[in-house]
This record gives sequence, structure tokens and C-alpha cells, in this order.
Amino acid sequence: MGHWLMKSEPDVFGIEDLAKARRKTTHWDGVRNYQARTYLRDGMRVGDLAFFYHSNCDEPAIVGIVEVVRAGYPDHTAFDANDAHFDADSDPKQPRWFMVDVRFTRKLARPITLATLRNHSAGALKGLALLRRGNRLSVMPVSVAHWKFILGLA
DNA sequence: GCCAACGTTGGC
DNA sequence: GCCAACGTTGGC
Repeated sequence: MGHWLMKSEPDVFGIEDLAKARRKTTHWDGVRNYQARTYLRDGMRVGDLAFFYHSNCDEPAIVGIVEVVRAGYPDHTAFDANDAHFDADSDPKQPRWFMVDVRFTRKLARPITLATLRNHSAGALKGLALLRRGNRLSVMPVSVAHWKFILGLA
């Protein structure tokens, strides 16, 4: 089973939005980065777990856990000219952008802040993609060891 | 193929 | 709001 971290801006779509969503499930659409796309398309499997991370906000932090309930399939918003993530060059016959469906599992008792994670950047969390300088990936893998350690921080 | 310019991300 | 870092674009 794979482990991941998925970023979302709480002002746009936060953990509370997912918890309130129908069937507590959402399409993870709008990712327009090739590396993240490849993780969505080829890496994520049904049953994988992911940390839900709040980015670009007052307190960047891991706030919850979600489960992948549908593996990668074409992101239809790329074909919708009215969508903010429309990609005119994307061909429906050969989709460029993919998404998965994720379902709310639980919120953490308290958020694990980016600052807390950084405290371990040279130790137990060495190599965690989230802590790479200038990291802009919105979907990234988390090793089992890192996953367990982070859960222990909660 | 190089690389400068640009738009975006995201922490602070 | 600022700005560093990054990915993408497009001229050459």
C-alpha cells in the first residue's frame, strides 16, 4: 500500500470541505504539473493513504488523512473551457491530466505544522519531499518510515 | 538546444 | 504583500 501527501489550500478546499462532501469523497482535479500527474496516473492505487496538507495559509500543516478510492483517470476539467484549469492543448483522445478520487478518513487530533516537521528535517524526516527547499509538488510520495514517524507526532 | 522571461506556488 | 524558487514557454 502506498502513502502520499496531497496539498490543498484551505481557502479553496480544506479538510472540512472534504468532511462535508457527499460521501466524504472528492475528485482531486486541477493538478497541472507533470510529475504530480504521473503520481496520480501511475502511482496511486485504491486503498493508498494520503496526508491532507493545508498550504498557502496561516499555519501550513498536515491536518488529516484521506484514502484513495478511485485510481487515476482523466481529469475532465482540462477539457472544459469554462474551468479555471482548462488546457486547450489537451486532447480528450490522449488525456494529459489525471486525477484520483479520495475519501475523508479522519482529521488529526491536532495539526502537525510544517514547523514541527522541519524540526526533524535532518533526522527522522530526512528526505521527505515536502521539506525539500522550494518544493512545489501538490502530490508527492511519503515513505512508510516517514509516514509512521509523522503519525507518531500527532 | 539554450536560456531569458514569465506566471505560479507557497512560506513568511 | 513580498519574494525566492520553480516549471513552462517561446524566440533564437
